[in-house]
Amino acid sequence: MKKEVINIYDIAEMAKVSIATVSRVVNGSDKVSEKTRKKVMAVIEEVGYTPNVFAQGLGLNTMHTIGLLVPTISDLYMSSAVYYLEEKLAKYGYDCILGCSGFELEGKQRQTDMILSKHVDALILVGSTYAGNGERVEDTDYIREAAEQVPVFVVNGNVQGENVFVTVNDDVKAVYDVTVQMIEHGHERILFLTDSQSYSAIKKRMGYEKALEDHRIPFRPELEMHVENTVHAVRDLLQNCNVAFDAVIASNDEIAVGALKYASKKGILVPDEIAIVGYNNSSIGIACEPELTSIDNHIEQICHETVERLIAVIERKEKNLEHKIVIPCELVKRGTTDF
Amino acid sequence: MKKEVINIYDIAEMAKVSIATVSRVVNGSDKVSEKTRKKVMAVIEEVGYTPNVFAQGLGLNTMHTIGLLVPTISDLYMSSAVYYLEEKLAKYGYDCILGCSGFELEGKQRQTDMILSKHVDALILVGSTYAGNGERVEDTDYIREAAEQVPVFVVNGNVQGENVFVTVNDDVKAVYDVTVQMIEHGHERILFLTDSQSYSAIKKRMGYEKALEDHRIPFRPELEMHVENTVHAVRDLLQNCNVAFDAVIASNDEIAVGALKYASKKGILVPDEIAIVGYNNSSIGIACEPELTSIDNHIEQICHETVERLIAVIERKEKNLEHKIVIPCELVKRGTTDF
DNA sequence: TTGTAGGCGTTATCAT
DNA sequence: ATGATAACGCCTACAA
Repeated sequence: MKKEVINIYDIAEMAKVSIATVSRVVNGSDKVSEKTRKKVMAVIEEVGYTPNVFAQGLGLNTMHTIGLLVPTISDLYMSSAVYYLEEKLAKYGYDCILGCSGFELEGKQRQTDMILSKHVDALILVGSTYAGNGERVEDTDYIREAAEQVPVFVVNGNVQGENVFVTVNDDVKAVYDVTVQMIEHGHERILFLTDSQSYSAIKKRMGYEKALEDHRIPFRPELEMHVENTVHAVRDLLQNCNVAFDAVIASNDEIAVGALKYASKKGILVPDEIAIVGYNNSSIGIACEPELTSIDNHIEQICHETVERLIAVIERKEKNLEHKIVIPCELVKRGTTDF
Repeated sequence: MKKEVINIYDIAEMAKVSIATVSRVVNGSDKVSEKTRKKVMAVIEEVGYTPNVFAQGLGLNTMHTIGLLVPTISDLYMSSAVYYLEEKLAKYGYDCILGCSGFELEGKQRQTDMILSKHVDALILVGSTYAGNGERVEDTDYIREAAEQVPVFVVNGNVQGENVFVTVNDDVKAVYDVTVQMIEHGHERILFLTDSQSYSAIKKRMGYEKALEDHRIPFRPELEMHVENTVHAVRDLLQNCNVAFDAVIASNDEIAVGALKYASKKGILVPDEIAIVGYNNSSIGIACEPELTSIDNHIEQICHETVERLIAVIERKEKNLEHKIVIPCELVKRGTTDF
């Protein structure tokens, strides 16, 4: 009866060398004679040997695996982030273990523990939900605890802490700039729609309010609305709330499309009577009519920076890495704006 | 200086028992006296000990991990499938290692090997791309090879093989039924748009052709078009190809929205002059106007069945499991059809 | 350049 | 019910 899995001892025996030599060959040590290397490699190729990752992990305490945590993967922004992260990590030979935590603290903590228990080499948190809402700092304590074990990287969220590194968008500037453009094109009653109190939502609001202030447009609290993150919910809410506005800035494209639906249902012309700007430049903005002007957050670039920094930390042991990197956004103009 | 990580020996020493006893407590063996259990548990809680998964894996050759392979996660269908799979697997205590393989054979093989090398307990392949196109059976050989090591589950694709289990939609019937409805509502020149030659695309085409045949509608090859999977590409293609049609069935919602854009650009009324049906019932169908009638493939149910069967196989070692399960689709009617 | 032996942290099989 | 000890497969000083 054939042995099921072959190990380093089998190779050593077949190649008539010691396991140490086999190990050296496998790990590319230079202290092996070319002749021996060839001999061992031949055997390895022949029987198709691959080292047992558990045994490797036990000694080295790593499995070349990165933990990826998202609130939900069923979201265009998250899934494209994961797409880029996985792609770039794979290039460096790292695999991903994925966890979906939901938006509640308990799930975040539980999934973080789960991933850490797998002894990942690093942890990447995707989304500004992991930054908390800025009010209760202790809500991000679990991140700093995790960072005591492995470096933690946050995509699009700001978290202070030793061994935690963040890459964020310049959301303040992006919204500031687009608000200014709206103002300069004669819009005065600009609706600001957001679905959360996340770090990124807060920054967007700051940009909005700053632009109004700088242009001496009176700030009207009723124009800052908190909405549910679905197209129809936004449409219906606008229909029932009776606030007048001549422009909309939404914290994501779903919400913006909701506003667009409202306009089309009311027979309001877009962009002539109302200008609409979304966020994330996701594929949903291509489906509507007119197509959505949206702020692109350069997610691929964010992921690129994140992975590069991650590799720098865990592979090159670089110290003194910047805690925070800021990536600019870009306004992608389509049919819902006239500027 | 404090020891960094504590192990079973530390617990044993602190609780004044042997490591065997600690192991029994941790694994919930019933051959431990209540008194000892309490004593050991107290120590474990106090110092926050968790077993080293690598050491466990070394002995048991498993880490309670499932491999998830998708062509790309940046796609509404795949990401929602992964969402449901992860959620349901987590309930059973299994974690996911994710791989994005692309649509080419080489990437699929490479990522499969990568995941297998991690000693996952099972492998789930998401998407009909893994079923090949039916012409070259050897293109799915790597799946059968993988199935020699762990059970393989295919979501929405049919692959024959020992130890491989599939859960698919009844795409033939779904498209057949909707085609019949179109015919009964007076449509005769029904455009069939697909972006691939995957297993699922082939089944959809079968349903389409069968319905035509059963209703003695002449089959026109120019009405079966192969398109690129983007909204604008479809719109432009239809604009330039000069084929007349009065209805559209698309193999996904992006393509359907492309057809809708074409109609709106040409001033063709939907659904009065052209009826349009998409596939997958994804969120993009809500963004367009009128909203898209689409075939819902009940992806959550597919994922549910997949996970249940997976658990049955790897945990209850059930033999004689059905190789293939078929889940019906459902037509979700919205504004692009008048039936 | 090569081989020997100890350690990584569990689980499981024996005794006791 | 409990404890001693041998796997599990690899890496790596250290020795030769």
